[in-house]
Amino acid sequence: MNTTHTTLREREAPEATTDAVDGPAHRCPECEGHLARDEERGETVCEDCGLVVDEDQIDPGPEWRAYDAAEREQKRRVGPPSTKLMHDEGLSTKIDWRNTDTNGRTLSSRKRRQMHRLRRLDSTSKANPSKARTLQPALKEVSRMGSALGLPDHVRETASVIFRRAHDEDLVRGRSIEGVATAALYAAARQADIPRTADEMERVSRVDVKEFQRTYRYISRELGLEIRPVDPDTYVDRFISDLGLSSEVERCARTLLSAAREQGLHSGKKPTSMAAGAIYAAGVLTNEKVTQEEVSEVTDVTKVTIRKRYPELVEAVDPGETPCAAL
DNA sequence: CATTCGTGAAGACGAAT
DNA sequence: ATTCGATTTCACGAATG
Repeated sequence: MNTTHTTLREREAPEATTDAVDGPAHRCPECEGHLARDEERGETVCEDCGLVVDEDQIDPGPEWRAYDAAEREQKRRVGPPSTKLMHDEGLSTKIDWRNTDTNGRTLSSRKRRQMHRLRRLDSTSKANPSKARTLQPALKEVSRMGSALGLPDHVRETASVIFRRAHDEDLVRGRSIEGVATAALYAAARQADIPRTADEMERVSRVDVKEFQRTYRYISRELGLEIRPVDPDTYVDRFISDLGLSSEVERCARTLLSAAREQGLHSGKKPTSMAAGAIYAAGVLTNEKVTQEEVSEVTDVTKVTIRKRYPELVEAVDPGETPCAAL
């Protein structure tokens, strides 16, 4: 029963003698600095310059190491993990159709009736046609998009749970499965404080922003999902990294944002707008060249909006005091 | 020439009615 | 369901270097 799983799981993690096998893949391509894995965000970032190197990685194998057969036997966990990403959560039971017990003897009529009942229950829970036909493609979509966006597994799982709940409450009726799946993933990412922008979602989804945003609002309200407005700060590291700017600029941008928050400047504005404005302002303040065009490009915020926001951000810090510049 | 800056019209959204 | 106010976007042109 377990032969396929063991061959898959027995792969050893590569030897940890870092210096010997230290290829270019373990160094930051920008500054040769050390790379650190951020499991929370599903990213690998350079400790020195903050560059996000690889947003979605391949599973390198088991997280444990074994030095002999006995130890391997102890540590190995057989079978795939249970997951919300499969319509039956990766757990399934099979009931033989034959009316015989494990020794091949025929069952009593009492037992036969019981087995008949069990079979019926088993098949309805597993192959409920309408439910599984909705759930399977939906969870496949969630998985595909989540992976394309570099979101960690736990986000995809909560997205799946959200979709299930929506489905249980009959909220999918009349809406496209893809739309609800996209909305669920969007919600899950925000709940986990690893938000993706609406435009980022659209790039990997089969439905347009308008549809999934509408759907998102609907299921969010109906299911009572508690989702706070996105803190612009959560976008800063990603945008800074995409723009290839220094940690100097990043610190400055964060300073501006927190100063703006103090004065309630965040309310009513799109979080990405604030982040974009702060980053551009930070670029000017630290004399690091960034054009509005470039910032607009990676943040999906128009140049006009950046122009509108960044003077307010500069105003927000103490007049006279320039915590960012000092160059 | 590239970049920044300002404007009016238009669309979308949340809140209030 | 409609209205209202604020925000964002688009398309343009002007100013700046």
